[in-house]
Amino acid sequence: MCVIISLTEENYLKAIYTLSHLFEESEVSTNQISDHLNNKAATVTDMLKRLAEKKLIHYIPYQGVKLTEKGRQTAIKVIRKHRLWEVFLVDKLQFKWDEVHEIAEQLEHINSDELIQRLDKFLGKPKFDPHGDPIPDANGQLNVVKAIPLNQHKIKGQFTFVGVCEHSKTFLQHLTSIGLKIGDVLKVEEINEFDNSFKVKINKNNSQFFSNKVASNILVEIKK
Amino acid sequence: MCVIISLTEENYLKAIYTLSHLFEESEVSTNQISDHLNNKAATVTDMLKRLAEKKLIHYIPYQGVKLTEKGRQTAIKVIRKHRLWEVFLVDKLQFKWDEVHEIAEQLEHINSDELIQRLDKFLGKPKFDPHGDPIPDANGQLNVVKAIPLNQHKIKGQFTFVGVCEHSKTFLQHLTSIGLKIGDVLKVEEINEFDNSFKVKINKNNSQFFSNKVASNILVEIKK
DNA sequence: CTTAAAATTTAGGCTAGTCTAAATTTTTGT
DNA sequence: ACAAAAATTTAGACTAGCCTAAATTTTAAG
Ligand SMILES: [Mn+2]
Ligand SMILES: [Mn+2]
Ligand SMILES: [Mn+2]
Ligand SMILES: [Mn+2]
Repeated sequence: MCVIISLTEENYLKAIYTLSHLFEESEVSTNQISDHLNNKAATVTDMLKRLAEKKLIHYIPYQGVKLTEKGRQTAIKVIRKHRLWEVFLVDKLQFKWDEVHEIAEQLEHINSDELIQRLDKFLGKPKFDPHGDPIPDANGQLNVVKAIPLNQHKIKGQFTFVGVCEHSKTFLQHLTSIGLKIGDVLKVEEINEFDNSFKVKINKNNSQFFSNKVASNILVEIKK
Repeated sequence: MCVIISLTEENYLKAIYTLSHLFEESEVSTNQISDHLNNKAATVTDMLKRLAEKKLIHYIPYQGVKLTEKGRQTAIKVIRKHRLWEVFLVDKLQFKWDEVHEIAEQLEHINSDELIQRLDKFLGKPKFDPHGDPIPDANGQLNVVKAIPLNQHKIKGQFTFVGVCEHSKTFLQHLTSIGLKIGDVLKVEEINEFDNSFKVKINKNNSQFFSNKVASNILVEIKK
């Protein structure tokens, strides 16, 4: 009934979940997992056999894997814990948004349903983590946000900054240094044909230039 | 310089620290550790060799072990984390004092100095955990509490309940069921020669009988 | 359709942490 | 002081997770 899932196995399941959504394909390949986790492909194959044994993934040799319902539930729960802990670290302990990921990578493996339920309540049942990523609910339901990178909007106008694609420390610090936070209003004033850079006003401040690389990692919704 | 210490190694160091204080002897034996951790003695011997290799313990085969300064610092830090997390679980998440130990056993291995420093501040730099155990400070200093079990006081009079010897769920639940909490005032009204049981008034309530077994696990200070 | 390249799996090996059984050392009782 | 008992260590084995090198399968290119 209640198979024990190790910390390592949880990380593989999370990787498979993340990759399948990243590439919008149901099947994830051995090499994709190997790249993502910085393990060798042979190591991944070993683990895939174990996960299949435990009925956490569907695995056809050479054809890639996808999560079973049980595997998906496990992955979602780890992601829920990760994001709730990130909210805790930022909202309660005043960490900056670029400092919390590594600590949450550890905390996400703490095993106690009661703990998560109480933490969720303590934090006010948040719907999003500090990076704008949606937090799955206790039943494993995840509100898919259909926000689009700023650079894919080819029109001038007003947008709300709701999340990031890139989660690296340097990128998050860069956004902080230009004074950009989740929820800010972005007014696109110019789009440069030449290098696809954007001239943007943040809230009511002075305008700045966003390179296409920056614009491609900023998720926005059209302002209502 | 900075040797990595595994979760398992941390648990051995904590066990050695705890046992050496429990029996008030500097040397801890292989069998004591083996009993405490529910591992076989041969397993313990293996680990002792590894800990000695890493200069975390002084180990003389057949003669027992004691912590080096580095080993002691590591153990104290784990205990500090354990007790701070217990305070968090009780004070912030409203867990009961008999529910937190297992979760803290996991949380104590989360590795981030910044996290502990901020958690400590968030909790108001508490000096004691929910069971009355002192919390080591950030420099590894531990205020040794010289509280004595109630049954060792052979006199009637007033005492303050400051901690427990026994930490089991059942014992803690028993204390809760008789309405006893840390900080309560205990007025010993009778000591029965026959079975060494105690007639005690908690705060200003009705008197109750404490068996000697209960009295031996309740740490008290003489009321000032 | 055939073959070279890429992806994946298999084979064999390593470490940490556990075990059982056997050997060794220390302690204890007379 | 010495034998029996208790404590401890050694020897050998196992699993989870990792690796490299070699074999196999799939994919892509001509
Ligand atoms: Mn994160
Ligand atoms: Mn996040
Ligand atoms: Mn505890
Ligand atoms: Mn405690």
